[in-house]
Amino acid sequence: MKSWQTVRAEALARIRSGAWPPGETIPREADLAEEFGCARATMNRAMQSLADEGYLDRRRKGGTRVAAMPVRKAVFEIPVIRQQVEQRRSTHAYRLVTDRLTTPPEAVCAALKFGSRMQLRRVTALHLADGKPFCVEDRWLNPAFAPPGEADFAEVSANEWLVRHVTYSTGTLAFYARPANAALVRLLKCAHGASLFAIDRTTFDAGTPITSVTLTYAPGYRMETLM
Amino acid sequence: MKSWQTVRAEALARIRSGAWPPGETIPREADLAEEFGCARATMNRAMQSLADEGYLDRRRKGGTRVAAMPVRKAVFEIPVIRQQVEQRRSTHAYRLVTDRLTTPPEAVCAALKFGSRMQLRRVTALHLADGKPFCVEDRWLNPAFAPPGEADFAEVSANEWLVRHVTYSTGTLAFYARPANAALVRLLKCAHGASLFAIDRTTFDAGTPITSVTLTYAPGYRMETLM
DNA sequence: AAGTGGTCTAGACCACAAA
DNA sequence: TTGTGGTCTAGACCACTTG
Repeated sequence: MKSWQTVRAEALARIRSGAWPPGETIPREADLAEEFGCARATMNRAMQSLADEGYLDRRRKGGTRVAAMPVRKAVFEIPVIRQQVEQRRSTHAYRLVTDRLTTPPEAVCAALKFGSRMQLRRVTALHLADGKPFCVEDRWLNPAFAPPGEADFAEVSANEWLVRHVTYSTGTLAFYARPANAALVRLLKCAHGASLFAIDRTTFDAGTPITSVTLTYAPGYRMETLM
Repeated sequence: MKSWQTVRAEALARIRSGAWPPGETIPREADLAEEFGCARATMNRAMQSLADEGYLDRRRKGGTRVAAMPVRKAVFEIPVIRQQVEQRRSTHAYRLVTDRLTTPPEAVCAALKFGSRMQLRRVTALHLADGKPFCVEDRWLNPAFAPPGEADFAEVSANEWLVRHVTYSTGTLAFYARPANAALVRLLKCAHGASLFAIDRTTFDAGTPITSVTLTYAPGYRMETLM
């Protein structure tokens, strides 16, 4: 009895070796199942896995073909910053910088799809690894989700508090480079204009805006993954 | 008859709503299948999908529990640069800058796990969107995979040629920020020291090094995705 | 030892898109 | 209309892990 992962591996080997060249239509599931010696359901699972990862294009009636221009997908894990630091075997520390209700700039309203310019809770904080600045967290927060009374960010970062209390939201994510401004120079102790890696994340809960955050990392930070 | 995606959606709703709180063990598959009115195989497929995305932790005998500190995963598509430009409804153009055999610096040898410092093919090129600099491609290439005779990068970029001819390799990927050096200033027509978003990618074919490339994007570039 | 998820199978029907 | 992938089902057995 062959596992679908075995079948998948064999099929992938055919693709990589060129036995099934890019663009070519491969036999139907039923035939392949017979050839590989498994049930069609097993074959289906294997091929679907390859299709999910961009190796194959499948269409009902049209059959299955090897992707000609495969769109490679990279998966990044977006962890809690404390865990991220601890994974590097460093000691995490955290310092709250500001926490107050403020009227947000238009860009933030647009990201959160806030029509009215209601006041939002602005939280800025610094994360440190082994005592050195690691990341600046600059956040706008819908106070309905984290009332100042309930959520105190003096000890636990907003980053971590939200992961624990407002889990499983949806949203957008962007990676980019930005120069260090005065505030970042002060917190990260880097040169003015230094190239910094940054992440913008905006999250919603069933259409209701929760938070918009910019994480700016100290110079030299790299976000890495395997393909 | 319920589809596994319907079941998945219902289960996800329970997680998001807090009906199944973080850290809590949920009923066994067989019971859930009965409750949801589907076969266990269908239930399994739905739950497995949620586990793959980090919503659930599943263990044989241990049961299934809602992840307490979910590791959110972001999926980025790494397209061919030409397609990336054309998706933005811009016109793509390409200019080869250099293409010659050179002894690579140690950092490149290390990335490619080349013990001997054999000569590699170095290809640098500029991609343009609507005539404006979009991205600089700086590549070290194992000549065994792309002999100068076979692979001519005057018209088709190495980026695209490799996707077509050396498909389906594995490797590493990193995103980071870097300041513009003299070469980048000249090609991207940006200010010296400007913050630029960059991608390092190193690929192997069954352990054999193929290529190591740095893509550096013009100022303002953002790599975006949904969560 | 026992209970849970992981998977396989065979057969069936459905949904979609190409002919 | 027809052929392909997409999915469901019921039952079975296996593999891992916990007690």
